[in-house]
Amino acid sequence: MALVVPPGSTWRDPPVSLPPTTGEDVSRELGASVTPQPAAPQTPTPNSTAGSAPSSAPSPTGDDKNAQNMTCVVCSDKSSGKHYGQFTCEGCKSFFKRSVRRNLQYSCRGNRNCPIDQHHRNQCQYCRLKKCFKVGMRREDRNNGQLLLVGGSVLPKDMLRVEQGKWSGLLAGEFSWGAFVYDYYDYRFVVFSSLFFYLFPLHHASLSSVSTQWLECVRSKEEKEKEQGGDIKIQRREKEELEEEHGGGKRRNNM
DNA sequence: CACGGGTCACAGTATAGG
DNA sequence: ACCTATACTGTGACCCGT
Ligand SMILES: [Zn+2]
Ligand SMILES: [Zn+2]
Repeated sequence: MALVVPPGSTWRDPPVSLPPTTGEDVSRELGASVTPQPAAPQTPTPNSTAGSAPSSAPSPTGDDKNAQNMTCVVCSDKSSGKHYGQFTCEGCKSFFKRSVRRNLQYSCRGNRNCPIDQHHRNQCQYCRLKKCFKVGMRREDRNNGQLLLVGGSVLPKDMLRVEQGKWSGLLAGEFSWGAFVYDYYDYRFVVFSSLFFYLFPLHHASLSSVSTQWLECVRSKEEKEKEQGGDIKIQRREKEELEEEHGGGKRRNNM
């Protein structure tokens, strides 16, 4: 039973499959995000159904919690069990699987806040995948289960897939001193190495400039360290200090 | 049993040709 | 412009392996 889109309705841009390697040919001004800034601030909180999350259960009793477990947290359809960390239907499970494994990049024809429910879930792939991440779906990494540090917190490794030592994602910018900047849905990743990167939410319109300021501060610190023969990578403690200074490096738990 | 992954019929879009 | 045929692609129910 495939699509429930009314006939004649136009929707669904063809997804862009990202190349396995970074786009070295892309050199974009930092701050000029690949995707426009979303208007609605949203914070992905695992296991949180706040916001546009489905709300079929009226009250959080034990029975309702059981009912929630039978409801897809993405589209409110009947859940077939726990998939990628959350209770989802077979459709959302397959959709998430395809999207993550093929590293698909969608676009939204609306305002990035399309309703995602059982009858509208196929009308916007961007918002559907965004909601999958928002409700906490994540791809298991059964090979090594390795998590990457994100500003002191952790993130599933495949959130930004590391392939052949490089990052895949929409390359939004690059610093001459070696850091790459990627935009991936609502987040901006500043990647120093495959095991060392920072994560910024892109929710706020002013954040790109905040990030830029913050990065400039990091860069100047790094140059100082280079002059002093120190490690190229900044240390965790210094990083946290910088975050406090500038308030741009909000830390995230796994999404 | 739980859950990730593979399969494939089905339904959608895109395009070409009349 | 419209209609039809064909090719291609996304979806999701179902099944299997670990
Ligand atoms: Zn669903
Ligand atoms: Zn949308």
